[in-house]
Amino acid sequence: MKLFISQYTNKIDNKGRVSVPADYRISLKTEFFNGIIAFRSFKFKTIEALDYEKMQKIADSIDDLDFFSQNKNDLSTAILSDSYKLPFDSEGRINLPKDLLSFAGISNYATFVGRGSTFQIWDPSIFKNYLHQTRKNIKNKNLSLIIKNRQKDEKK
Amino acid sequence: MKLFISQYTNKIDNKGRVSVPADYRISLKTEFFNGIIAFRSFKFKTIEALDYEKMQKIADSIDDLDFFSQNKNDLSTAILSDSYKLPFDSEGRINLPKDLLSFAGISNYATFVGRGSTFQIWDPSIFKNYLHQTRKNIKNKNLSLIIKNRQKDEKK
DNA sequence: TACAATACCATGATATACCATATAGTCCCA
DNA sequence: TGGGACTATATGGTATATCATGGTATTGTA
Repeated sequence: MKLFISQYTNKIDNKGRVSVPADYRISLKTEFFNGIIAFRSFKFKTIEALDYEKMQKIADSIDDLDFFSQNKNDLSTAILSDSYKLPFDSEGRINLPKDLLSFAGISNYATFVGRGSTFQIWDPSIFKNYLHQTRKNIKNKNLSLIIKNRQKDEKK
Repeated sequence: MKLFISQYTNKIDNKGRVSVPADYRISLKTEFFNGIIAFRSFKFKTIEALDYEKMQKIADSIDDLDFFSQNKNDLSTAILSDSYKLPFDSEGRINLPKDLLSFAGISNYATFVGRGSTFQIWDPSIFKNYLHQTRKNIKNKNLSLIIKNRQKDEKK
Protein backbone atom coordinates (compact mmCIF):
# COMPACT_ATOMS: atom_id res chain seq x y z
CA MET A 1 0.00 0.00 0.00
CA LYS A 2 1.19 3.43 -0.90
CA LEU A 3 1.18 6.03 1.86
CA PHE A 4 3.54 8.95 2.13
CA ILE A 5 3.41 10.58 5.56
CA SER A 6 5.67 12.44 7.97
CA GLN A 7 8.58 14.75 7.16
CA TYR A 8 12.23 14.04 6.46
CA THR A 9 14.97 16.60 5.91
CA ASN A 10 18.06 15.42 4.03
CA LYS A 11 21.19 17.10 2.81
CA ILE A 12 21.88 17.94 -0.82
CA ASP A 13 25.54 17.21 -1.60
CA ASN A 14 27.72 19.26 -3.92
CA LYS A 15 26.76 17.05 -6.86
CA GLY A 16 23.08 17.83 -6.33
CA ARG A 17 22.27 14.40 -4.92
CA VAL A 18 19.79 13.89 -2.09
CA SER A 19 18.53 10.72 -0.46
CA VAL A 20 14.85 9.99 -0.82
CA PRO A 21 13.65 8.75 2.60
CA ALA A 22 13.88 4.97 2.74
CA ASP A 23 10.29 4.89 3.93
CA TYR A 24 9.17 6.50 0.67
CA ARG A 25 11.39 4.46 -1.60
CA ILE A 26 9.51 1.24 -0.93
CA SER A 27 6.37 2.75 -2.42
CA LEU A 28 8.17 4.21 -5.42
CA LYS A 29 9.71 1.15 -7.02
CA THR A 30 7.72 0.08 -10.09
CA GLU A 31 8.13 -2.47 -12.84
CA PHE A 32 9.25 0.03 -15.47
CA PHE A 33 11.06 2.71 -13.53
CA ASN A 34 12.79 2.92 -10.17
CA GLY A 35 12.64 6.55 -9.14
CA ILE A 36 10.29 9.49 -8.93
CA ILE A 37 8.54 11.97 -11.23
CA ALA A 38 8.87 15.60 -10.13
CA PHE A 39 7.35 18.88 -11.33
CA ARG A 40 6.57 22.41 -10.19
CA SER A 41 3.66 22.81 -7.85
CA PHE A 42 0.81 24.89 -9.27
CA LYS A 43 -0.03 26.39 -5.90
CA PHE A 44 3.01 26.49 -3.68
CA LYS A 45 6.71 27.18 -3.81
CA THR A 46 7.54 23.48 -3.77
CA ILE A 47 8.24 20.45 -5.93
CA GLU A 48 5.47 17.90 -6.40
CA ALA A 49 6.56 14.28 -6.58
CA LEU A 50 4.83 11.12 -7.74
CA ASP A 51 5.62 7.55 -8.64
CA TYR A 52 5.84 6.50 -12.26
CA GLU A 53 2.55 4.61 -12.33
CA LYS A 54 0.62 7.58 -11.05
CA MET A 55 2.15 9.72 -13.78
CA GLN A 56 1.13 7.16 -16.37
CA LYS A 57 -2.46 7.37 -15.15
CA ILE A 58 -2.34 11.14 -15.45
CA ALA A 59 -0.91 10.86 -18.95
CA ASP A 60 -3.64 8.43 -19.94
CA SER A 61 -6.39 10.66 -18.62
CA ILE A 62 -4.97 13.61 -20.54
CA ASP A 63 -4.72 11.43 -23.62
CA ASP A 64 -8.42 10.69 -23.42
CA LEU A 65 -9.31 14.33 -23.78
CA ASP A 66 -10.40 15.62 -27.15
CA PHE A 67 -7.40 15.63 -29.46
CA PHE A 68 -8.00 19.24 -30.40
CA SER A 69 -8.99 20.66 -27.05
CA GLN A 70 -7.18 23.56 -25.47
CA ASN A 71 -7.25 21.86 -22.09
CA LYS A 72 -5.34 18.92 -23.45
CA ASN A 73 -2.63 21.14 -24.85
CA ASP A 74 -2.28 23.14 -21.67
CA LEU A 75 -2.27 20.09 -19.47
CA SER A 76 0.23 18.24 -21.60
CA THR A 77 2.57 21.16 -21.70
CA ALA A 78 2.29 22.16 -18.08
CA ILE A 79 2.43 18.69 -16.58
CA LEU A 80 3.98 16.19 -18.97
CA SER A 81 6.58 18.39 -20.59
CA ASP A 82 7.36 20.26 -17.41
CA SER A 83 8.17 17.23 -15.30
CA TYR A 84 11.34 15.26 -14.73
CA LYS A 85 12.15 11.58 -14.50
CA LEU A 86 14.52 11.24 -11.57
CA PRO A 87 15.92 7.72 -11.19
CA PHE A 88 17.40 6.42 -7.95
CA ASP A 89 21.08 5.63 -7.80
CA SER A 90 22.05 2.41 -6.05
CA GLU A 91 21.87 4.24 -2.71
CA GLY A 92 18.37 5.60 -3.25
CA ARG A 93 19.37 9.13 -4.11
CA ILE A 94 18.00 11.40 -6.82
CA ASN A 95 19.56 14.34 -8.64
CA LEU A 96 17.28 17.36 -8.40
CA PRO A 97 17.48 19.61 -11.50
CA LYS A 98 18.57 23.19 -10.93
CA ASP A 99 15.38 24.39 -12.57
CA LEU A 100 13.25 22.80 -9.86
CA LEU A 101 15.62 23.74 -7.04
CA SER A 102 15.52 27.42 -7.91
CA PHE A 103 11.76 27.33 -8.42
CA ALA A 104 11.25 25.90 -4.93
CA GLY A 105 13.94 28.06 -3.36
CA ILE A 106 15.93 25.01 -2.23
CA SER A 107 19.67 25.22 -1.62
CA ASN A 108 21.43 22.92 0.86
CA TYR A 109 18.70 20.87 2.47
CA ALA A 110 15.46 19.35 1.19
CA THR A 111 12.40 18.53 3.29
CA PHE A 112 10.28 15.63 2.06
CA VAL A 113 6.66 16.13 3.05
CA GLY A 114 4.19 13.26 2.82
CA ARG A 115 0.77 13.99 1.37
CA GLY A 116 -0.79 10.55 1.24
CA SER A 117 -0.58 9.26 -2.32
CA THR A 118 2.04 11.86 -3.29
CA PHE A 119 4.68 13.93 -1.56
CA GLN A 120 6.39 17.30 -1.88
CA ILE A 121 9.96 18.55 -1.61
CA TRP A 122 10.36 21.88 0.18
CA ASP A 123 13.07 24.16 1.35
CA PRO A 124 13.11 23.47 5.13
CA SER A 125 12.57 27.05 6.27
CA ILE A 126 9.90 27.81 3.67
CA PHE A 127 8.02 24.70 4.73
CA LYS A 128 8.38 25.62 8.38
CA ASN A 129 6.64 28.91 7.73
CA TYR A 130 3.95 27.28 5.65
CA LEU A 131 3.31 24.68 8.33
CA HIS A 132 3.13 27.37 10.98
CA GLN A 133 0.59 29.29 8.91
CA THR A 134 -1.43 26.17 8.21
CA ARG A 135 -1.69 25.34 11.92
CA LYS A 136 -2.93 28.84 12.55
CA ASN A 137 -5.57 28.46 9.88
CA ILE A 138 -6.75 25.21 11.33
CA LYS A 139 -7.05 26.72 14.77
CA ASN A 140 -8.91 29.75 13.51
CA LYS A 141 -11.35 27.99 11.29
CA ASN A 142 -11.66 24.93 13.49
CA LEU A 143 -11.02 22.79 10.47
CA SER A 144 -10.43 19.74 12.59
CA LEU A 145 -14.17 19.39 12.87
CA ILE A 146 -14.53 19.38 9.13
CA ILE A 147 -12.06 16.55 8.85
CA LYS A 148 -13.91 14.48 11.45
CA ASN A 149 -17.20 14.99 9.69
CA ARG A 150 -15.63 14.07 6.40
CA GLN A 151 -14.38 10.82 7.80
CA LYS A 152 -17.85 10.02 9.04
CA ASP A 153 -19.29 10.71 5.63
CA GLU A 154 -16.83 8.41 3.93
CA LYS A 155 -17.78 5.53 6.16
CA LYS A 156 -21.41 5.78 5.11
CA MET B 1 5.53 1.13 -21.29
CA LYS B 2 5.68 4.29 -23.32
CA LEU B 3 5.78 7.65 -21.57
CA PHE B 4 7.37 10.73 -23.08
CA ILE B 5 7.85 13.47 -20.51
CA SER B 6 10.27 16.28 -19.72
CA GLN B 7 12.24 18.46 -22.12
CA TYR B 8 15.60 17.95 -23.77
CA THR B 9 17.42 20.50 -25.92
CA ASN B 10 19.99 19.14 -28.37
CA LYS B 11 22.15 20.71 -31.01
CA ILE B 12 21.56 20.37 -34.73
CA ASP B 13 24.88 19.94 -36.53
CA ASN B 14 25.70 21.39 -39.92
CA LYS B 15 24.46 18.23 -41.64
CA GLY B 16 21.03 18.61 -40.08
CA ARG B 17 21.49 15.77 -37.60
CA VAL B 18 20.13 15.89 -34.07
CA SER B 19 20.17 13.32 -31.29
CA VAL B 20 16.82 12.06 -30.11
CA PRO B 21 17.02 11.91 -26.29
CA ALA B 22 18.15 8.48 -25.15
CA ASP B 23 15.20 8.30 -22.80
CA TYR B 24 12.83 8.60 -25.77
CA ARG B 25 14.71 6.20 -28.01
CA ILE B 26 13.95 3.23 -25.78
CA SER B 27 10.23 3.74 -26.39
CA LEU B 28 10.64 4.26 -30.13
CA LYS B 29 12.50 1.14 -31.15
CA THR B 30 10.06 -1.26 -32.80
CA GLU B 31 10.29 -4.50 -34.72
CA PHE B 32 9.59 -2.92 -38.07
CA PHE B 33 11.09 0.52 -37.91
CA ASN B 34 13.76 2.06 -35.73
CA GLY B 35 13.02 5.77 -35.81
CA ILE B 36 10.21 8.29 -35.58
CA ILE B 37 7.30 9.64 -37.63
CA ALA B 38 7.16 13.43 -37.87
CA PHE B 39 4.68 15.92 -39.30
CA ARG B 40 3.59 19.54 -38.98
CA SER B 41 1.52 20.43 -35.97
CA PHE B 42 -1.97 21.68 -36.75
CA LYS B 43 -2.07 24.08 -33.84
CA PHE B 44 1.42 25.21 -33.04
CA LYS B 45 4.64 26.19 -34.69
CA THR B 46 6.20 22.83 -33.91
CA ILE B 47 6.84 19.34 -35.24
CA GLU B 48 4.68 16.49 -33.97
CA ALA B 49 6.50 13.21 -33.50
CA LEU B 50 5.45 9.67 -32.64
CA ASP B 51 5.97 6.01 -33.41
CA TYR B 52 4.18 4.14 -36.16
CA GLU B 53 1.60 2.47 -33.92
CA LYS B 54 0.52 5.73 -32.37
CA MET B 55 0.32 7.24 -35.83
CA GLN B 56 -2.39 4.80 -36.80
CA LYS B 57 -4.33 5.47 -33.64
CA ILE B 58 -4.27 9.21 -34.24
CA ALA B 59 -5.55 8.76 -37.76
CA ASP B 60 -8.37 6.59 -36.44
CA SER B 61 -9.33 9.09 -33.76
CA ILE B 62 -9.55 11.84 -36.34
CA ASP B 63 -11.96 9.70 -38.31
CA ASP B 64 -14.11 9.31 -35.23
CA LEU B 65 -14.54 13.02 -34.68
CA ASP B 66 -17.98 14.03 -35.93
CA PHE B 67 -17.30 17.70 -35.60
CA PHE B 68 -14.48 17.48 -38.06
CA SER B 69 -16.10 14.94 -40.32
CA GLN B 70 -16.22 17.31 -43.26
CA ASN B 71 -12.50 17.78 -42.89
CA LYS B 72 -11.42 14.32 -41.96
CA ASN B 73 -10.35 13.36 -45.44
CA ASP B 74 -8.30 16.49 -45.65
CA LEU B 75 -6.78 15.84 -42.27
CA SER B 76 -5.95 12.24 -43.05
CA THR B 77 -4.37 13.26 -46.28
CA ALA B 78 -2.46 16.03 -44.62
CA ILE B 79 -1.05 13.68 -42.02
CA LEU B 80 -0.33 10.70 -44.19
CA SER B 81 1.12 12.47 -47.19
CA ASP B 82 2.86 15.20 -45.29
CA SER B 83 4.64 13.09 -42.71
CA TYR B 84 8.17 11.78 -42.71
CA LYS B 85 9.74 8.52 -41.65
CA LEU B 86 12.96 9.53 -39.93
CA PRO B 87 15.22 6.57 -39.10
CA PHE B 88 17.90 6.66 -36.43
CA ASP B 89 21.52 6.46 -37.39
CA SER B 90 23.73 4.17 -35.31
CA GLU B 91 24.10 6.96 -32.73
CA GLY B 92 20.37 7.57 -32.34
CA ARG B 93 20.23 10.72 -34.42
CA ILE B 94 17.64 11.74 -36.98
CA ASN B 95 17.89 14.05 -39.97
CA LEU B 96 15.17 16.67 -39.76
CA PRO B 97 13.92 17.74 -43.23
CA LYS B 98 14.33 21.41 -44.08
CA ASP B 99 10.63 21.61 -44.77
CA LEU B 100 9.80 20.79 -41.15
CA LEU B 101 12.63 22.88 -39.74
CA SER B 102 11.49 26.04 -41.50
CA PHE B 103 7.85 25.35 -40.61
CA ALA B 104 8.74 25.12 -36.91
CA GLY B 105 11.23 27.99 -37.04
CA ILE B 106 14.06 25.76 -35.88
CA SER B 107 17.67 26.64 -36.67
CA ASN B 108 20.54 25.54 -34.43
CA TYR B 109 18.92 23.81 -31.48
CA ALA B 110 15.89 21.55 -31.11
CA THR B 111 13.85 21.11 -27.93
CA PHE B 112 12.17 17.73 -27.52
CA VAL B 113 8.97 18.13 -25.53
CA GLY B 114 7.27 15.11 -23.95
CA ARG B 115 3.48 14.80 -24.26
CA GLY B 116 2.82 11.36 -22.81
CA SER B 117 2.22 9.06 -25.75
CA THR B 118 3.78 11.49 -28.24
CA PHE B 119 6.30 14.30 -28.25
CA GLN B 120 7.04 17.52 -30.11
CA ILE B 121 10.14 19.20 -31.49
CA TRP B 122 10.30 22.97 -30.95
CA ASP B 123 12.64 25.84 -31.43
CA PRO B 124 13.93 26.44 -27.88
CA SER B 125 12.97 30.09 -27.59
CA ILE B 126 9.55 29.64 -29.18
CA PHE B 127 8.79 26.84 -26.76
CA LYS B 128 10.04 28.85 -23.82
CA ASN B 129 7.46 31.52 -24.55
CA TYR B 130 4.67 28.99 -25.03
CA LEU B 131 5.57 27.22 -21.79
CA HIS B 132 5.57 30.49 -19.92
CA GLN B 133 2.09 31.30 -21.19
CA THR B 134 0.82 27.83 -20.37
CA ARG B 135 2.01 28.03 -16.79
CA LYS B 136 -0.07 31.16 -16.43
CA ASN B 137 -3.13 29.47 -17.92
CA ILE B 138 -2.88 26.56 -15.54
CA LYS B 139 -2.75 28.80 -12.52
CA ASN B 140 -5.81 30.75 -13.61
CA LYS B 141 -7.99 27.84 -14.62
CA ASN B 142 -7.15 25.40 -11.84
CA LEU B 143 -7.03 22.62 -14.38
CA SER B 144 -5.75 20.14 -11.83
CA LEU B 145 -9.38 19.50 -11.02
CA ILE B 146 -9.95 18.10 -14.49
CA ILE B 147 -7.42 15.38 -13.89
CA LYS B 148 -8.83 14.40 -10.53
CA ASN B 149 -12.36 14.17 -11.86
CA ARG B 150 -11.20 12.14 -14.81
CA GLN B 151 -9.51 9.61 -12.58
CA LYS B 152 -12.61 9.32 -10.45
CA ASP B 153 -14.67 8.63 -13.53
CA GLU B 154 -12.40 5.78 -14.51
CA LYS B 155 -12.94 4.06 -11.21
CA LYS B 156 -16.70 4.02 -11.65
C1' DT C 1 31.55 12.66 -61.94
C1' DA C 2 29.56 15.35 -58.38
C1' DC C 3 26.50 15.48 -54.79
C1' DA C 4 23.77 13.86 -51.06
C1' DA C 5 22.48 10.56 -47.93
C1' DT C 6 23.89 6.98 -45.05
C1' DA C 7 27.10 4.14 -42.36
C1' DC C 8 31.08 4.02 -39.48
C1' DC C 9 34.46 5.67 -36.03
C1' DA C 10 36.36 8.94 -32.38
C1' DT C 11 36.08 11.82 -28.20
C1' DG C 12 34.91 14.82 -24.27
C1' DA C 13 31.54 15.67 -21.03
C1' DT C 14 28.25 14.03 -18.06
C1' DA C 15 25.66 10.96 -15.62
C1' DT C 16 25.47 6.47 -13.72
C1' DA C 17 27.21 2.59 -11.16
C1' DC C 18 30.17 1.16 -7.64
C1' DC C 19 32.49 1.19 -3.18
C1' DA C 20 33.46 3.07 1.51
C1' DT C 21 32.24 5.10 6.05
C1' DA C 22 29.90 7.21 9.88
C1' DT C 23 25.81 7.59 12.35
C1' DA C 24 21.47 6.48 14.06
C1' DG C 25 18.19 3.23 14.97
C1' DT C 26 16.79 -1.58 16.22
C1' DC C 27 16.90 -5.86 18.20
C1' DC C 28 18.53 -9.22 21.27
C1' DC C 29 20.36 -10.87 25.37
C1' DA C 30 22.10 -10.63 29.87
C1' DT D 1 15.68 -2.70 31.81
C1' DG D 2 20.14 -1.37 30.25
C1' DG D 3 24.03 -2.39 27.34
C1' DG D 4 26.01 -3.95 23.31
C1' DA D 5 26.12 -5.92 18.79
C1' DC D 6 24.09 -5.61 14.54
C1' DT D 7 21.63 -3.44 10.69
C1' DA D 8 19.91 0.05 7.81
C1' DT D 9 20.40 4.55 6.22
C1' DA D 10 22.36 8.79 4.84
C1' DT D 11 26.30 10.66 2.97
C1' DG D 12 30.90 11.08 0.63
C1' DG D 13 34.06 9.87 -2.90
C1' DT D 14 35.91 7.23 -7.11
C1' DA D 15 35.59 4.55 -11.36
C1' DT D 16 33.05 3.34 -15.29
C1' DA D 17 29.68 3.58 -18.97
C1' DT D 18 26.61 6.23 -21.63
C1' DC D 19 25.42 9.92 -24.37
C1' DA D 20 25.67 13.86 -27.33
C1' DT D 21 28.41 15.51 -30.70
C1' DG D 22 31.90 15.89 -34.34
C1' DG D 23 34.24 13.99 -38.03
C1' DT D 24 35.48 10.64 -41.91
C1' DA D 25 34.46 6.95 -45.15
C1' DT D 26 31.37 4.69 -48.21
C1' DT D 27 27.49 3.96 -50.82
C1' DG D 28 24.02 5.29 -53.89
C1' DT D 29 22.17 8.29 -57.19
C1' DA D 30 21.25 11.97 -60.33
